[in-house]
Amino acid sequence: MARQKARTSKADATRRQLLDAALSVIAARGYSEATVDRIVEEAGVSKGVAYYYFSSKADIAESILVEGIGELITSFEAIAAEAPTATDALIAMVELFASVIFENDAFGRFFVAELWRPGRAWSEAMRGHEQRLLALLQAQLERGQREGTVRPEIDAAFEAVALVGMVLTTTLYYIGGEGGDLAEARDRFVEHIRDFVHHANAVTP
Amino acid sequence: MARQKARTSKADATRRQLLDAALSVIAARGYSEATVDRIVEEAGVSKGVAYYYFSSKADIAESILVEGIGELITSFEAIAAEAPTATDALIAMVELFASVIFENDAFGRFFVAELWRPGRAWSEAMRGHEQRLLALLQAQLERGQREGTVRPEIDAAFEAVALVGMVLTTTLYYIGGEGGDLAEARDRFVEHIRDFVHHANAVTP
Amino acid sequence: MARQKARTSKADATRRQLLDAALSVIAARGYSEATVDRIVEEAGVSKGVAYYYFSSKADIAESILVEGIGELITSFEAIAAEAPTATDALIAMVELFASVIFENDAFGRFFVAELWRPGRAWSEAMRGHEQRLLALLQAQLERGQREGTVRPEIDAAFEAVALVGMVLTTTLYYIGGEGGDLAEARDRFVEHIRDFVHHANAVTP
Amino acid sequence: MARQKARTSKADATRRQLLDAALSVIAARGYSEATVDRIVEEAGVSKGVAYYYFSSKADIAESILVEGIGELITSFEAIAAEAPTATDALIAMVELFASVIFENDAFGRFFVAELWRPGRAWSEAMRGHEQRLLALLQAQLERGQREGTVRPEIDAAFEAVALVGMVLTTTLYYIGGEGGDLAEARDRFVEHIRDFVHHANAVTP
DNA sequence: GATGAATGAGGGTTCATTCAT
DNA sequence: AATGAATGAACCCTCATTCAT
Repeated sequence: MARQKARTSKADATRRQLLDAALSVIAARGYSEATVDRIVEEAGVSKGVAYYYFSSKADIAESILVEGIGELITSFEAIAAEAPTATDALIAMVELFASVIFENDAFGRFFVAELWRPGRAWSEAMRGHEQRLLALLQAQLERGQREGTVRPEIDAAFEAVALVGMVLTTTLYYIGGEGGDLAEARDRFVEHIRDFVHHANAVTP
Repeated sequence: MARQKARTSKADATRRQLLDAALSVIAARGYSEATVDRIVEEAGVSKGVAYYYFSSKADIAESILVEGIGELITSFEAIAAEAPTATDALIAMVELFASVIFENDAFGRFFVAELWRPGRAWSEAMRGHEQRLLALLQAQLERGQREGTVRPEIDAAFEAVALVGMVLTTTLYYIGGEGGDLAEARDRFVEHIRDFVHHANAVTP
Repeated sequence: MARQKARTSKADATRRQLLDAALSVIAARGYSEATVDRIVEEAGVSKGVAYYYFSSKADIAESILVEGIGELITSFEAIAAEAPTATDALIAMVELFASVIFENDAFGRFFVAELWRPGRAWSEAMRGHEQRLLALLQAQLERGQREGTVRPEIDAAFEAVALVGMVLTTTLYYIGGEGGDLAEARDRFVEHIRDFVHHANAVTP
Repeated sequence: MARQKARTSKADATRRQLLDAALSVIAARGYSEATVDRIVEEAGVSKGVAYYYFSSKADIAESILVEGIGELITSFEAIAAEAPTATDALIAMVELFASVIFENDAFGRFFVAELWRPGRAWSEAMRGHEQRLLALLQAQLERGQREGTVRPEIDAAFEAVALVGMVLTTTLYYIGGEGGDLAEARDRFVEHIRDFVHHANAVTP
């Protein structure tokens, strides 16, 4: 059993190595220009293992997105369950989202590229994850409308999309443009995002 | 001279056919999955013509973007020159931008896909166009701050990026999601955008 | 008739422009990598004229070789007719040959490349010219044997080929290698060639 | 380890098949007209293999030349180390060179075609090999001058080039021209070469 | 005589995927 | 579990040649 476990965790490690390598390669040049050769080289494994753990190149890429968005969803759900008000929840979600992209721009770049890529054909699972993420934001916007802190004329579904798009694009723009102190840039940036979201949505007294 | 003109305009027509075909193919599947074979088939010309008018597949794609953004820039400049206030200019620009994407979602899809595609290597001309478009929005935001209608704490450069990203993503989301009356959807959508922009930026009384 | 003549000489000029341009392009990159596009561009004429004056790209190239070798043949025949001894004739021929290549290395490069190119399929005319050139050298070697100045054990046909190959290769090597004074190099080089030929063939006293 | 070896030797065999096929195809039609399609067909492998073992068509061709010249260099070095006199060394080298070309005219044809092909852009390694081969001949000519058996007025560098050019061109001419007994032709030919070299260089008593 | 737009077969190269070992 | 040699379809691009004007 110890052996079984060891084997499994070694397999998990290999799988993770492949995913990490794939993410870095895809982030650098995009999904289409990422090659399996380059990924296995980066991961330091042979070509065969990639097809032992995954059924195709698309499967690798989708695993990255599904797992990444999955973590976001989990966090969003925790925030939704704990935040005392919708406003708190929205701010926390947007901040977390921006932070995750900021910390892992490879993922952000891949996410934004695939989110609106024409003709993309990911699985049901992938589309479901996207919807779930948007739904969590939308739910807090609607809650805010009930609580009287979000303007009632807002279309919550529209707003959820706008938030995701805006956070992704501005974050990547900031990461790409800044040559200086990233940590400081990050704080300034999150402040902007928070301010923007607040004003766009808040009921004006 | 009439002859010269006729010849030239026929060549121009062929060139345009190629650009139109390329845009439609790229919008359907993305740049990487668009093939020159498919493009020339769609354009109804032979393969060689594509390389008679353009130096490469990338050159075709870039021509589409440069010309498309070029038209936007021209319109933005006209708006900037005529709008009585910064607020009017911003609303007009965002509305126009959204309308263009709405009417030509193929272009919008291509634009958003390439704008943040990792590793993309377009020319100086292309990058210059992007910067110019953002600068025109930024200039109106700064003008609004001077006029006292845009909140002074806003970072105009950040805001310009946010606007472009938000308009692109929400517009494409709307086009993709709506199965019903597009014209009506469009009006509702533009209303949302206008409202969103107003609240995000306006000085609250 | 004056008109006819003018037209003809203009046509001749265009033809010559094409041949000169073709020679320079072919010399730079070889026959296979020379493109008709590049040739007409260099000649400053349109693509159609190339096919008005020549039936194909191969026809252009062959015209260059046939005319070039033709001039060599004419000169060799003059030398053969006038030289008092076989030794004088051989020296004069080799010197002339080397000089021509030295002065027009584009032609030399093309000649050497095509002379032993495997699978080349030039016309009968071309092969005939080659044979004629070799025969003229061979005839002088045999004359020298009869006159007692060339070693009788030499195979004249073999020697003729050796001379052509050696002159071509060494000349091109010298042209390629010398960065300094070409005129001085030329004299030294011709001296070497003359010496080499003399010792290789002369009956030792 | 036997397994490792077997795998390696199978890979080596495939690589060699490709090189052999490429040499035969290139010798028949020249480098430019040789196609990768034809080469892999001749080798009996799929197209991808060519690019698994070599980085490009040029790489295949260069490998042939580098390996072929490499063997010549090795032999020349052995001759230089063992020959009692410069004259012996020179004769042996030229004989060996001629024999190699005679036995493998495909290689000779490729060599001569590429040696003076205009615009050829081989690697440093290739140029280095060429230089090394010429240097070995040149060294023996200079040794001969010191030993008093080669005429002192000879330019050894010039002579080395002349020898290579002459051997290549005459050998190929003989192979091409002879329809009869090749073995007998070979002997006669080598005799000519030996005689020619001797007289061209030897100090006349 | 002259133009240059158009053709299309064919070239070198890439790469996701398979499979014998 | 893991390797890496092998496959072959598909890609982008080139270029000699033709022909309507």
